[in-house]
Amino acid sequence: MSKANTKTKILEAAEQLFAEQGFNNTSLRQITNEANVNLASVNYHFGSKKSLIQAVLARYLEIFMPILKHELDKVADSQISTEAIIQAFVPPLFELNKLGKQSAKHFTVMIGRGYSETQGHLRKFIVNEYGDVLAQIIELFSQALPKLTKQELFWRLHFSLGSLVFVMSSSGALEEIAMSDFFEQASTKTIVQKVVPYVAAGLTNQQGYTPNQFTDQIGGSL
Amino acid sequence: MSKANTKTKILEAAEQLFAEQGFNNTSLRQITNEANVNLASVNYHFGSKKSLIQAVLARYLEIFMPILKHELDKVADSQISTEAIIQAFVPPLFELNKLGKQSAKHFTVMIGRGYSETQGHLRKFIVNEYGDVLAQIIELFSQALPKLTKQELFWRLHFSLGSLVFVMSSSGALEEIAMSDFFEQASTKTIVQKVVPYVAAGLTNQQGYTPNQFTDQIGGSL
DNA sequence: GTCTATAGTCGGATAGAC
DNA sequence: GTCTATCCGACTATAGAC
Repeated sequence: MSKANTKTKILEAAEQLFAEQGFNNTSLRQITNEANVNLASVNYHFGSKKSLIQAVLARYLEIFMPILKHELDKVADSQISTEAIIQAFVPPLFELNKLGKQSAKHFTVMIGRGYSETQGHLRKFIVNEYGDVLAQIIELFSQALPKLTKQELFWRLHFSLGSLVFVMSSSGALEEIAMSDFFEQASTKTIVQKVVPYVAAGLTNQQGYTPNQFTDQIGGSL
Repeated sequence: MSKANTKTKILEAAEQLFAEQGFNNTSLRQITNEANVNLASVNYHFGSKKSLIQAVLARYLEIFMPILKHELDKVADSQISTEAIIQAFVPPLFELNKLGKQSAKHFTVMIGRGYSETQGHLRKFIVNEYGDVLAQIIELFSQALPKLTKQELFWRLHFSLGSLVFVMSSSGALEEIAMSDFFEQASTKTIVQKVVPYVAAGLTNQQGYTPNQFTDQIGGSL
């Protein structure tokens, strides 16, 4: 942390604070204090806070995406299954932890925050840079789940992303709720291990095939 | 909106902005501009921004919780099933829409934000006021899913909450992604209808019963 | 109860010395 | 590349007239 150069120190401090507090709620002053660098150095190295946000995420995407693509290609070349596609996300995610102890968690949380904060500029950045991989993900899931409409798949994939992102984002709060009572160290590994079968079940669920027909199903039986 | 008194106008404007932008990222100036009231009136009526946040949520909890409790009691008196418990959340949620067109969505999003923002003071407020109902929820799910350990249930319930909260929070972004291409008006009703079978599948999933045994499952088969 | 005015703090960004 | 000093805008909160 202290031996790295200024630019890296800023990136590392920003990553942690962005993940824990959000982009808007983290000040450049907090970041530079944590990184033990001068306030003005952020604008010198990155130009603006907005550019810093993109740089923090880009640092992880450059590692995550190529490995994900490689894993997805492997899936495409063998028997395509929902479970196999989900598992393809695990190696690239944990590869990030080589950069920092909690980088996989921070990355996940930042992806989630990209949906609700930053007025979409982070999302557009990702789509521009890695749109091909995103398209491949959709294509593979479509093949694994041929009965699902595009709409239904769209919703379920975002439910799945939400499951992971919410728990990662709230790990501090969840730790307080669970207390020492039962809380087997909410490591990223534990969470991922728990969420994989959960989302697999939701994605492959045979129920809910009533596209555009939302009348009285709510309140009735499933 | 305009005929209401100052206090209500503030609550309504605050609700919308808190849900859309988060608590920390919404200023009293934005709220009072939107509500067409004077800046100082917030502190006159609520004392502080923190108290305003609690007041906004309390307004919905006072409606939501009694109805939820009533629905849960009905479930407890009949055949307890996971599906029935999940459905118990639907009537109280939609009851909120009598206060405002998007109140159900706003309420859901604010509950989610309570986990990651506000340093837990919102969560503690809810636990203090409605801890009995929360305990009843856990108890009913435990009975409906007797094979799940407390830990496993804990994770799955939060995955489920995350699915709903994330999609509700990101509905603006999701609308942009889906475009006119396919996007059947992301009404709260649509989302709830989609998420109920999704979380039911995840909660009742028979796989993943390997508590405290996270060795090589990741990367292996499901 | 509602207003204006302002105190006091913190934010992002930059100029200019070194 | 790194620092100090500072601009300027936005924020919460409050004092005090009406």
